[in-house]
Amino acid sequence: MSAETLTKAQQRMLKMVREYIEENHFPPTLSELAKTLDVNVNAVRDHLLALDRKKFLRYVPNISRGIELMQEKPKGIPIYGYVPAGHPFMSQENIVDTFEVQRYISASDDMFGVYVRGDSMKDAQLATGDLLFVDPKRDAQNGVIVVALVEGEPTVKWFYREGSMVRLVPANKKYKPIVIARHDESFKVLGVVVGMIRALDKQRIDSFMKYKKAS
Amino acid sequence: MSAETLTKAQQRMLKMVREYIEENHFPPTLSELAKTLDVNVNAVRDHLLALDRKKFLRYVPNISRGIELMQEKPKGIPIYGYVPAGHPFMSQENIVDTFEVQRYISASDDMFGVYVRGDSMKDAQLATGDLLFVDPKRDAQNGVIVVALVEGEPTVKWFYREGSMVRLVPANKKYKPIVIARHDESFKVLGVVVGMIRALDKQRIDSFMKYKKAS
DNA sequence: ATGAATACTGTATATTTTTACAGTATAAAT
DNA sequence: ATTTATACTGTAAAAATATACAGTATTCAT
Repeated sequence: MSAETLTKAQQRMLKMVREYIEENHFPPTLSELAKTLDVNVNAVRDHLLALDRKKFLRYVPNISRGIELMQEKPKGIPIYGYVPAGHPFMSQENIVDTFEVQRYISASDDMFGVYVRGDSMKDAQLATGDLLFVDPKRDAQNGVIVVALVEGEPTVKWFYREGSMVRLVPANKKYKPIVIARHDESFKVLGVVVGMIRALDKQRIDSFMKYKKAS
Repeated sequence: MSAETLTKAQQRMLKMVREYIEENHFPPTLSELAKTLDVNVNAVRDHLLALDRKKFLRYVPNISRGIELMQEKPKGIPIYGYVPAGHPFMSQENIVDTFEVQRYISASDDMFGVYVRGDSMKDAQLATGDLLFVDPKRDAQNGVIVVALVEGEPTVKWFYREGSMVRLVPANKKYKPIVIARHDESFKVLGVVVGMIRALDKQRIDSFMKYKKAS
């Protein structure tokens, strides 16, 4: 018997526990559960022991309210890779990955975001409205995109180190590269751009446009 | 007296409670706290009552482990908008938003992701390796980008409805639009692309550049 | 058909946990 | 100078909680 199956009564019990914690933010006592489910305390106890054994929660004996829900695995968004024609597209087997936001977002504690404005990075496919994730702790290697502060002005550019100088290159021939001394006081790399997210539905785009006009 | 000041002893108590919950995932009893802090239960009680009054936690009398921490605001990634020159860039006041992933990702329960491959959507700035978020529940309006199944083949295109027909337009003049009957059995819209995320670490950028040159 | 797990009831009892009452001492506030 | 809040101690009692033991009835796989 795989440890994953719960009986009806156990499911009901688990549900009860969840609801209690949801409402009170601390776990219930056996007797409270017994009362709401209108069964004997020992019935409750049996179920909690079973649920603990099956790893749906942790039941600590001898301790009042010694119940801890196992946190459900963070449900990632399934990611389907491209598959050869003829195969059913969206099926378990085609999930090549799941997207757990943490993996992208929580890399560094002081990660921050900046919106892109203007077309200076258009050849790097960064457009107005894109949200960039910037990691201030990451070391800037040649060729990465950085957010830098040049004379008080924040700017997004490709980063190249050339000896004691730094070249900040826009991804648009319309604009000229900035070359500046690495230790110039008016220059500071705020962080390396490690990711980008872009809203693509109509509503989001519209609301962004409004924001743009206002600013 | 503003309700925000805590005495030394109260701070210590709050810290203890936090640590206990961090470790056990359920709240402590008064006596447990008293024991670890080596004070009398009633000292603990006094502090809990004070902490409740000052809204640092909720203390429910007559209930074992009736302690609930007030949850701190979810710490999102701060997003800095572009600011006029001269202003300090990264300061509290410049945070125009915070990124709470849920707002982007959890819109619909059965949201899924697909990786982009190829250059058929390059004028919509979608490149190989981009991860698209697709909402199968969202209604496809004209002009949105959809993931559709055409004769068993998944494809990413602009969506336009033209009477009883549907026009799927690639964002690249190299490729031709697909026009198909709305109710054609070999055609199905899997969902609307509502967002996109792209990793921008060095590897990605390099492979993007290589791909760009090749195309 | 039969042992094992499930799903309970009921009555006690042990233990844990909270509260109540009565103080003492110190620091801050009016 | 005197109240008021803080920060405790100590003992005892009340209550809330968990467990133990002894059953019964039902389901379920072998």
